[in-house]
Amino acid sequence: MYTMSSEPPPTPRAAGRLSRSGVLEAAVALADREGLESLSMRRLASELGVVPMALYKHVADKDDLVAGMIDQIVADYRAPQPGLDWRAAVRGRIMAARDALHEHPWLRSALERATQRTPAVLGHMDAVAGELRRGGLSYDLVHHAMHALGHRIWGFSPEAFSDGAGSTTAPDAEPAPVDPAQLAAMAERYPHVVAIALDTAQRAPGGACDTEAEFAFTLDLLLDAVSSLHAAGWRSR
Amino acid sequence: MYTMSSEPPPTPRAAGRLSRSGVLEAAVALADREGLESLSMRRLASELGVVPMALYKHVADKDDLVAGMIDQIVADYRAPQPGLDWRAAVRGRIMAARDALHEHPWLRSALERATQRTPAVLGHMDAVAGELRRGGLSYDLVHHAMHALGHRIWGFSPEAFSDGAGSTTAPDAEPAPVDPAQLAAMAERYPHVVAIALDTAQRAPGGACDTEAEFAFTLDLLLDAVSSLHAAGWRSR
DNA sequence: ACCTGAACACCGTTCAAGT
DNA sequence: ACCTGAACACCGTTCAAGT
Repeated sequence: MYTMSSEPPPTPRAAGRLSRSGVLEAAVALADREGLESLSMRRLASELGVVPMALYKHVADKDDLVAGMIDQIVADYRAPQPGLDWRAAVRGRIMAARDALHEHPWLRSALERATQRTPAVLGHMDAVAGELRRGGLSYDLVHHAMHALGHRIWGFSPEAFSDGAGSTTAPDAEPAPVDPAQLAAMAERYPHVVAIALDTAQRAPGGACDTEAEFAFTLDLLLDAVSSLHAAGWRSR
Repeated sequence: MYTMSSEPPPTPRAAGRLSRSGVLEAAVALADREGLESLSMRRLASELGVVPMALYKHVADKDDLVAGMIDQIVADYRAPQPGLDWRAAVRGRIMAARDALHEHPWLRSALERATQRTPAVLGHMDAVAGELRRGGLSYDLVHHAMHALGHRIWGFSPEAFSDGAGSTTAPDAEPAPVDPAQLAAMAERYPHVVAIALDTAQRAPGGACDTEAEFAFTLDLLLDAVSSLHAAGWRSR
């Protein structure tokens, strides 16, 4: 028996070394296979043939693990073809997000639970805002449109982020004394996100996004739209 | 010290007997005070001065506890004044849901995690559908409007329910061989919800709600609306 | 009918130690 | 630098028993 070593090792990746991306990949695979409820640090560790605490060298804690998983997937959202007009491009990006949600059924819950916006998440927001901007919309309207599209941008509700979909302040919820160097770095990577924030700050001296007003804006937009369809004798198909 | 019994008992409700509503009330109070993460069966039990297993006489399990908490609160959504037109009435109901979300910050997560639609939740849906119907909209359009309003109806995304906001099949996800008596009971309590389901079933012989089409409907509705605002030179305030 | 006690099979994470 | 072992302070829930 002992000499019949033809059977492969029972899955734990033979190689000795863990890495952050290896851990994230295994976590995504586990969640895809068995759902987010089954993803525990202990379970993931045993899957990797390693003691639970070994993971903590590559991941700060469980929240960081889940943030990493989200980031990996959002970074892979496919971009629309270059030639498209702004509407088609926005539509394409939103559909790409929705596709990811279908591929990874745990993603919605993960996004809903997430407390920080990772770079890829900010990048996706920035890309959508950029397409709208390309359509000639003012940053003010882009901001409102981001709120209205809301969960469509993710395929789910982004209000999980404490300050709303179109809000663009840094991950920290506080007004936050802005470090100019940090702001410059943000503006470099997420120009539209920052532009919206500046536009909002300029418009309302408080600077904060008025989430109540945004909610009402979208609600009335939808009620108007539905009303018009009704008046026009809309029917499906 | 011992005789100085002027201090009140250290909170555990003095009275001997637990009840379902007492348990739910304490759970809501605990979640209001310390958040949903702090709500555990063990913690709640100790708050009530009782052993954890005592709760299981009044609540099937933790999911049932949370469903009960939701149901209690949704049942208390205030109804709009009777005189209002349909738009104002819909608006009022949606704002009432949003108010509850502000009052109970844990409610959004609870709703997102919930797997079953409780009577009060169905009642709220039915009431919103009823207001739209009162506006003269076809059930087909009411159905689409419910999807479009989506998370606005709750103040959050209802896609947590596996089959979408406007979907109206019974809590079980399966096509489910319909028990006529059960359907009649449903139709009695939730006439509009049932009417939408029948309308949908009639329109698409499969009977199931096409969530992809509903998603696209809302997305295009919003893109159209934003587009029009832009063309009309919209600005905020 | 309602509550208890002890137990089972789990969690995330800290801390001190090994190599 | 990276992984381990043992421990801490928790979970939800079953099962058999008490009153």
